[in-house]
Amino acid sequence: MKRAEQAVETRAALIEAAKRLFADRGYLNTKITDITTEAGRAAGSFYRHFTSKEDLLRALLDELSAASDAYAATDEHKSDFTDPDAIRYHVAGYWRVHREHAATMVALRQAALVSEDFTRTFDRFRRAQLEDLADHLEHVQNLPASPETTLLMMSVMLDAPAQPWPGMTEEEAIEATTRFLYRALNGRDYTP
Amino acid sequence: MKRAEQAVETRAALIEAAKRLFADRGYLNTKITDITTEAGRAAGSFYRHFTSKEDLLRALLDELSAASDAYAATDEHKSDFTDPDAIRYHVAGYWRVHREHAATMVALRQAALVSEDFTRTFDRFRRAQLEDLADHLEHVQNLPASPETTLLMMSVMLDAPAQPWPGMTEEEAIEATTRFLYRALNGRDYTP
DNA sequence: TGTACATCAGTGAACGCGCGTTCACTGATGTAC
DNA sequence: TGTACATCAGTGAACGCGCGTTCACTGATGTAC
Repeated sequence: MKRAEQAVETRAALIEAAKRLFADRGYLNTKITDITTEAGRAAGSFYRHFTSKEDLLRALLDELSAASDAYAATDEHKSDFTDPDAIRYHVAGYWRVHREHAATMVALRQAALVSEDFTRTFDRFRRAQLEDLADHLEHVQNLPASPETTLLMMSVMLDAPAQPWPGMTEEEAIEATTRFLYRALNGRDYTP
Repeated sequence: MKRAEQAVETRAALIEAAKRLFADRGYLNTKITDITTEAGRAAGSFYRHFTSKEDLLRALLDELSAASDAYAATDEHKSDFTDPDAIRYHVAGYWRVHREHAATMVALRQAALVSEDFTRTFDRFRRAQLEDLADHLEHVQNLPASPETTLLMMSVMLDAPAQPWPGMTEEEAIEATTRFLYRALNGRDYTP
């Protein structure tokens, strides 16, 4: 095997190992030697690819950004929240991200607790997500509060996939959240 | 000063110092020596009153439990969530707890991330809070989802005071949350 | 194509920092007589 | 009330564990001629 390939492979193995451990036991509970052991490499190997655990997390965030950008590029979606489908579309998107990037989400959330730097990164991600939503509220008459406040409350609900939803499929959770949000935003029900 | 008084005073000073630091920079970012320094005592002094930082957190949780029990004892409240006042009452209660016990809430939440033990404690607290609410949903026709699922979504909203609500008073936040929840739960609006 | 040397991914033992925890000590309060 | 000893809250330097990080080394790949 070529040297460059070897390096790429080890780097990938470390990232995959880290993701598994972050998702399983969390970022703060994962030691660097846990990652190298899980990846089947020696401890020192880590530092040829990353300067620290934070540096590795930054790599995960880059992955997340790239995936989000790729997704956003191909994305032409309903934007009128008086239509349940438009809400469902966004709710499903949040669930999708949480499922596909669970490890990164958990890690960023935890890193933000102990590092100023990641607090800012976390806020930046969050704001980016919300920007898209802000426009969508414009169509809605009779919001429960000011657009800014409504957006904040909506974002709280959209972060719900971060916690366990016992005894439900993802689809059911999405359906429930959609209906909950539709009613909160529009002040009336729809017949599902 | 009597010895016993002295000890009580130091213990209280350590607890108050810890609360200030937990609220300010979080539980995980606070070292034991930070607490003793903030309290104006020597490092060793800590261990005469607590066996560890976790032990101190347990003391804070006892305070919180005691306060909650005292509050619940004197408590005769509206329980019909088809009445906005009943919802507002509960929302306000959550805000009150988060305001008065911000340090403890933050600390428990962070401790739960790194300790199995506090994860269980956190879940216990959360379930205790939700039990009361479960009854209140019985009056509501036309819930957005099953009672269990609705309860879960409602609890997500009730934890919202844990995050910053920029540019609003607590009253405004309570009012907004109440209306948001009323609409989500009942599928219709009310005239404030 | 072959040889000699350079480079570099990976190794794992050792190092050292940060911080939790201990412990011999101090001096004030409590107790016995 | 006074004296002698015991107790105990508080002190802070020192200890040591855990873990991040380094570094001399290995052996395979790459390069020069």
